[in-house]
Amino acid sequence: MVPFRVQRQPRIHKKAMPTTLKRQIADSLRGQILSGQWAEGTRIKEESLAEQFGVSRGPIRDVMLELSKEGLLQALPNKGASINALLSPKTRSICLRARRDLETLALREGFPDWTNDDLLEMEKILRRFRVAAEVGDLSEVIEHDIAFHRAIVENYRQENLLILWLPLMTTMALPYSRHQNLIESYNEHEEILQTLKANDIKEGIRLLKTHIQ
Amino acid sequence: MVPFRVQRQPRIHKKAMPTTLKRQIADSLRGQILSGQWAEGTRIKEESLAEQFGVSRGPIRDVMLELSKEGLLQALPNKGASINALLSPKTRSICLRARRDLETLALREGFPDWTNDDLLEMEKILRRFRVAAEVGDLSEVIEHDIAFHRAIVENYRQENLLILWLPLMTTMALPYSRHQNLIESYNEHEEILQTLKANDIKEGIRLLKTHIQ
DNA sequence: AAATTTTGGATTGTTGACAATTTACAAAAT
DNA sequence: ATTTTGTAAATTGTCAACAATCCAAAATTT
Repeated sequence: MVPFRVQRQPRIHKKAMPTTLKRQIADSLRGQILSGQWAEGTRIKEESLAEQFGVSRGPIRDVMLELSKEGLLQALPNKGASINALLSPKTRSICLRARRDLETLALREGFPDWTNDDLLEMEKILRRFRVAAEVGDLSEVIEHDIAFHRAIVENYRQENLLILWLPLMTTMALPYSRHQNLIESYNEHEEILQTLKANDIKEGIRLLKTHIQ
Repeated sequence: MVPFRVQRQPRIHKKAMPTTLKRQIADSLRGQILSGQWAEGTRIKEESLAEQFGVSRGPIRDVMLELSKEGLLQALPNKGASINALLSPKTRSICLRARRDLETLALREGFPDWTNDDLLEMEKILRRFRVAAEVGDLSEVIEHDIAFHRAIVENYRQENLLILWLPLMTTMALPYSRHQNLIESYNEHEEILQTLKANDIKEGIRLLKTHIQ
């Protein structure tokens, strides 16, 4: 059911290792859950996940605890974890505003310090985004959608907003219903990045703001 | 430096096990951090924590990941975790509003379904709160302050707001020392509960709202 | 001397084995 | 028929050993 396997890094270069084993697994599983591949209440077993990803239970425990803290899974002691329920519209709108405020803050305060590498990284994310959108892979699209916004939050290096932002982002399950077309979603992200590359910060922030809702 | 040791449960009774090993360690460590016993940036090593709590590194990893997701620790891959920095005023105000909105939502929607036990539990928390405030035990006051608001959030049983709320609360509780007068803080909580017990929901929500800022 | 590479110790990441707990099902008792 | 009790299987919790990685100081090169 989950054909994904993590790629273990070769130990030659020590520099090119931005993606941890845990991070790969977490991102993939998060994409699967958010794309609705697992029904609400489905019990998630450590052993089977470990098998599917080709690792032992250790890293899987870390990932599951992580996703629990993001609100995607509900974990009970000695009873394992299951897929969590979606949020009510009221809660969702509270979270949406907080998320929008955090992201625009991160972009406004952080963008002046972005390096060229940061922009290149964003482009890389968008390239993968486009491929996934063209192929129609919903779970991959979600994964790269999150990666895009996550980069904005992480590139603001003054403080660690990620902790606060990630649960808000992930529990905002499936804003994708309004995107009949994944390409449309890709285009919105592409437009934001292009505007930023042209150094029009104000317009970039405006686009981001209207994009998040 | 940490004289605390977890109590392993005897395996006789299977019912009386509300506190997990992990939970004990997490609560203790959280209290230490929030009461300012560790300076910002202090590196936390798995091995030494494991020794201090008398367990192996396994459960300690879980706890540290948990506190990282609450925003108390900052974890970097292969580099361990350290005590996290405080939030900037701008970020703080975003979080404060989100926290206020979530809590008032939980109270408004949840209070009609509160049981008598729920009220008794709140009273119990406030009794301990008062003792800690009178004695001047900051770390205990913080713990019960969190417990009070946490109960409001958890008593709203329609959805799981805790995941979203906890990071907002804990990162906000850090600059607690500003409350020179712990008694004053206790009194505010007491007033809220009394109003609720008199079934004046509207006023209770108003008091809660003004309390959170 | 300055810059680069190597090396070793400290720390985190991963694994498989074992312990403890829950769960489901069957047997027994009320 | 319902409840209780007692297993066995499935699953999570804990542990200790080993692997991979990071960091700083020593060694080498320029």
